[in-house]
Amino acid sequence: MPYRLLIVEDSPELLEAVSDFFLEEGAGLWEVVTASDGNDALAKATGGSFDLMILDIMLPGASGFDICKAVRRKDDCPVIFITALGSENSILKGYETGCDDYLVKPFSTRHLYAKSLALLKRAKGGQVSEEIRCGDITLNKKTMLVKVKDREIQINSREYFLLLFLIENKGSVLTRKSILEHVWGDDLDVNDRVVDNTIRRLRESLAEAAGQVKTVIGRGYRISED
Amino acid sequence: MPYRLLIVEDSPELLEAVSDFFLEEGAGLWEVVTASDGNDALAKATGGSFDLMILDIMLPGASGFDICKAVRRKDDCPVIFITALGSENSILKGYETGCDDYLVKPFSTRHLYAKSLALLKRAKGGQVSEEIRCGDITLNKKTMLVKVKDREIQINSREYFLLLFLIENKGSVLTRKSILEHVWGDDLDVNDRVVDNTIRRLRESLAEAAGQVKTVIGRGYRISED
DNA sequence: AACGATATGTCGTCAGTATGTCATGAGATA
DNA sequence: TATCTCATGACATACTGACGACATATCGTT
Repeated sequence: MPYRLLIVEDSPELLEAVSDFFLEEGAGLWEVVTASDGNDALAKATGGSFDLMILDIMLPGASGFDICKAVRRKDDCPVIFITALGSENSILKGYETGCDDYLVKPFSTRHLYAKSLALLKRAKGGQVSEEIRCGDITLNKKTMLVKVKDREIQINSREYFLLLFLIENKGSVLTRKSILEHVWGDDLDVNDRVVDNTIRRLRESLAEAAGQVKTVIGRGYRISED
Repeated sequence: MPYRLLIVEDSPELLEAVSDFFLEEGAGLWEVVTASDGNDALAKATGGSFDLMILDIMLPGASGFDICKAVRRKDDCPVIFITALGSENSILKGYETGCDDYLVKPFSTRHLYAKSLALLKRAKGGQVSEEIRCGDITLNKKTMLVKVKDREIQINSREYFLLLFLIENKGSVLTRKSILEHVWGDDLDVNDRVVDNTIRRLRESLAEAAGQVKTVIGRGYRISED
């Protein structure tokens, strides 16, 4: 049940960059539909039901405003406008049509992503499931379930929070000290070796994906995509 | 996902020097946008979304304060002011407008860089990845990973901290004594020759980039850009 | 409360790796 | 040439992390 996202933008590079970012970062959270001209966008927007739309204003064919208005007649899917150099007028017009947020080019894709997530969360009443993926491992922060290659696996609490910490910092080497601080918190009257052992048990639980948890001798552990 | 940085400064030499320093030192960490007059800066500052701004106060067109005020209406990106006149008045005015730090000319570029990183780290909640580059070698202090020509290399703990010490003092010749003190710390009951040996092993690990680790006969070692 | 099941921390051992030491020789320096 | 400095290879040892086995702690069920 990924969220359906429509991105409308006439610059192919930007369209691809944004689309890729959502697919990469969201890892299964989004189903992305794209359009690069107004008429195509209008057809898709009124045809399918989307959870979020990102619309460029200046488009060949219908404008972003037209698309927004057409959609608003049907339902109230959240809309983010993208606009080239910030004339306040067109932004105001955007708010009249009922957009929920806007960004002025050039913008940071990460920023756009953050806004999208926030908007979606508000629209769904905080019910957005946030899945994080790392290679074959998928961790769902909301349901607290972990999958390896789409097969759900059994994992206990300590292992879960350790895995979460690893994945949230994927790529980075995490020292035992920082792992203890973040995963064990105040219960700091524990032996360093618990980390080793929990890592070991985590690897057992992860089965085929065990290899993704790398040991960096003398420094700590890290998780990688393969 | 580099951090977007806007630098506004009307002296072309200084503008280039600062911009270059960030690009060199940061190695992919920054995406730098520059402007040399107030109006251009105002357009860019309000147009794009930046993670950090460095603003000169005295500018043709709008002043640094104007730019800061305009930005603060939209979001709260951290701002560092550069000012020629060290008069307390204009500095105070800077803080009223809501700048996060300031520097009085002439200043050291390295100093500015350090302030920028600190500010960015605070704004992002400590999530800034710090990459340091030296020639073909890239060392990431956060992930503790080392790359040679964008290829990740295997490196052990002692070699890692030795390389870090070399790179943080790139250009300088480091004596065995100072290397021992910084990399080995308290374990000072070791032979001087461990340094030689660790340097040797480091060179092996660095492969093609081995040549960047220079021997300075009679004095010690240093790392260079080529 | 009593019981069992599971989760979690601790310990000892072992193998692999990292690291320190030494001997030797090449090259620089005087 | 004599001497000093560093590079290199070989070796010894210390260290680190993996693993198995065990001890508690926690939790749910009866």
